[in-house]
Amino acid sequence: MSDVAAPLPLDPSDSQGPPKPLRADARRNRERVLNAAREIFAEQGRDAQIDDVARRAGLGVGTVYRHFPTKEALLEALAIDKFERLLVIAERALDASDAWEGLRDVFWKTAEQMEQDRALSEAMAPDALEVATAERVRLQDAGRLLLERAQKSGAVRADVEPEDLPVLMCSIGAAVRRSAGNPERWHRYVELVCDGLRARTP
Amino acid sequence: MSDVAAPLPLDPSDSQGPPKPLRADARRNRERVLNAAREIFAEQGRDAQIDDVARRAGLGVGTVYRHFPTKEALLEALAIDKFERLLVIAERALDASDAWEGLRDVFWKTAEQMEQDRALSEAMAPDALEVATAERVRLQDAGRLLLERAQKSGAVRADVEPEDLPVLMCSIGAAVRRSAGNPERWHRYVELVCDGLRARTP
Amino acid sequence: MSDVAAPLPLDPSDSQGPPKPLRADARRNRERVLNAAREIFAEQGRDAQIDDVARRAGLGVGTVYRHFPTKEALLEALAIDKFERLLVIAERALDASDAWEGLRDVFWKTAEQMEQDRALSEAMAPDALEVATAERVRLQDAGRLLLERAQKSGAVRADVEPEDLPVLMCSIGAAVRRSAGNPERWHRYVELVCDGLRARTP
Amino acid sequence: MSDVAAPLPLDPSDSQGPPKPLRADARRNRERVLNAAREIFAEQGRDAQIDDVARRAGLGVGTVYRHFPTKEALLEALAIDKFERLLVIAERALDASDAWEGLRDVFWKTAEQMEQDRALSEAMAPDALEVATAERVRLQDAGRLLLERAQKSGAVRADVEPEDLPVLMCSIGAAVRRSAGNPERWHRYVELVCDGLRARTP
DNA sequence: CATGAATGAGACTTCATTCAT
DNA sequence: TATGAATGAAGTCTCATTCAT
Repeated sequence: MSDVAAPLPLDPSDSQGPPKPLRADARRNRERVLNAAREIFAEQGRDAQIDDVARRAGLGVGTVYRHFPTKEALLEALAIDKFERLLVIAERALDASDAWEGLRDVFWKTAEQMEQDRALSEAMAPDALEVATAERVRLQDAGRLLLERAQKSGAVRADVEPEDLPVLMCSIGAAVRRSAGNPERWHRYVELVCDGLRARTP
Repeated sequence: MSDVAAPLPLDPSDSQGPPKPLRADARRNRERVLNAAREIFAEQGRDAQIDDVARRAGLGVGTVYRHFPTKEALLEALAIDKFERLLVIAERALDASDAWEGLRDVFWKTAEQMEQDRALSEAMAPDALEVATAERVRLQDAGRLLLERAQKSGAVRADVEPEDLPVLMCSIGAAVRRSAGNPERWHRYVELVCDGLRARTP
Repeated sequence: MSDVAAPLPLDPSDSQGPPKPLRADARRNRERVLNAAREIFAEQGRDAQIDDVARRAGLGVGTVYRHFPTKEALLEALAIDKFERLLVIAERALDASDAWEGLRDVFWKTAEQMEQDRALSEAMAPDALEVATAERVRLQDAGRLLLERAQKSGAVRADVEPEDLPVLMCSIGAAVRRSAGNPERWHRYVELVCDGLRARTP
Repeated sequence: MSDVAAPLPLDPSDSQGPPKPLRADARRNRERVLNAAREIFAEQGRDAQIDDVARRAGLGVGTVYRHFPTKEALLEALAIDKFERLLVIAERALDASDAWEGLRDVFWKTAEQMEQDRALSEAMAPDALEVATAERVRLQDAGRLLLERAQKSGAVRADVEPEDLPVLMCSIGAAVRRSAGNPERWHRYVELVCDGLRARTP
């Protein structure tokens, strides 16, 4: 009856400050919610209901809200999660010996990743820009490095800018989604983009 | 930046081909609703309310519902309208003397068109596939012709299929939206796609 | 633009003052509306829409409203119409030579009449008491006479009062409706009521 | 006028047999909703609003909808409840030593019951046939038994069929409602029906 | 006078969020 | 702490009635 409304300290995805370690069962519940949310939003789009997420997770709504104070927050957590995966892809590519191979790899693996959570991306797409900022910045940084190297090596045309990369990624995402069911489609598309990026040799 | 894609002024005389000869004022109202809807959905996304559309149109909700029995139906009408504009672009391109120029033109003008109703497209995106079927089929047909000609003329690589065009269009749409505010971004993107499409000369 | 809202003088069912004679086409329209209303309310119950009535009548809603200023009013007109038919039955029965035969006849014919517009009665039932007052009074009067005669002739038990007749009529109506499809049911019921009414001979 | 039909006090413990073990407070709320609905529908007829029911129950609309997903469902629950009370009457009558007394009792007590929720019945009447099927079947069964016994004992005319009972019940209901305010009316009516049912002794 | 498009209060229902158990 | 019942603002849609054409 006293400080009940004090901010619940449970959300480890909070981008400011060090995430507090969760008790084992709390972490398990958080994961369950996230998985259920992924499924449900993928199946029903962004208008899916929190109740359904809770049911799928085998938990009460209250528990979902304990971990994610808002539907928005849950969706954002999913987005962060997704960008973290992309980040892994991009940062690994920095280790590639050949700069162009690294960049090329990012496109392919990102596309593959996007095919995984196609439906989910669709559900989150419109908000994409105002969300998961931290992860997006890091992704941007990795991209800049990859691009600069590839350009220095002469493999990529010089007029492309780092800020073009998110544009490319988004367009790949769109292509993957629109290819629904026909991977050859987006395969061709990614090839085409890669070709387009290669430096023109006059 | 040419005036190629000057916003079509929503010609109120061609929304309906044969269906019903609407009374003059009814037609005017229908157009008002459509315009208001475009604005509102662009501003607030797909979750905008019909009441707002009505208010913006200066009409009662009832009138909106008389013309579009469902929110869905209104959104679909908007989609049809959009695809009709793309259709005009594509069909005009069929008249081009040079096949590749025709196809290239379609990409550019479509992108310009998409920049017009960027926000609106975002609002409609997820449903795009189950909607405006008739228009989409005609668009597909025009696309097929353009592509075949361009391939025969040797300007476009042979492995591209007609079904790749929608994928390309969608990806261009995504690129345009993601470029928000920076046209050079998607300009570069469209160039890149065009380059990628040109036949490789070994 | 001036006295447009002056009371329209069209409604001949207005119980006060002499009904103004209608122009031929106006009368025809009124009749059409009434017939359509009978059908529609019978089919869909009291919640049917005026638009449907208008459509069925082959007229615009405006015309319906010209004749019946209110949905209520239309329903009442139907009720009046129904009670007028019952009235005819009762008044004819006054001519019967045998008092009991007359009364008996009223029960049977009323039941038959009710079977006709079973669905319609159902739609109007709940309001029955506050409507068609004039007709109901006349019906009551005829009933009183019939009953008194029959009682004087010794055919009907003395404790029945004139006010019991509407109760009997309503119960017959309910029986008829509940017999839906099985006339023998309500036949038996009417017989039972008649038997119950005969004077007990100890 | 005896105390035979003292209003059953809406026993909150027997509304649901096996379906779901409701939490104590949930059950209490369900009962509150049902009571409020009874009142409101009785007062305002079937077109009463759910919001009013909720307000009367001192609960939010959402709670009403949690218990009854539809206005229809709420009305049906009320109907079931009503038939359950009639069922109790009929099944108790099966214990009567004298068959005719048992049947007679059913008519009287049913009428008394109907006087209780006169207004409510009026509100539900039209739908009565497609609703509360299970309860109506059991009622029918009890009725059949009562009738057969009474016929075997020679107290009731042989040509009456079990299926006539619902017809009789409905007609009694109509009579009770139409007697509004004058119990002697429907008393006389029930007597008359009972008399009509007695076997004719030639 | 007839027509049917327009109106908008108000109905039903949903669902994110809170809170008692 | 977890649960799920309760809440009620808000959204979609209907339909009796009005009024410009």
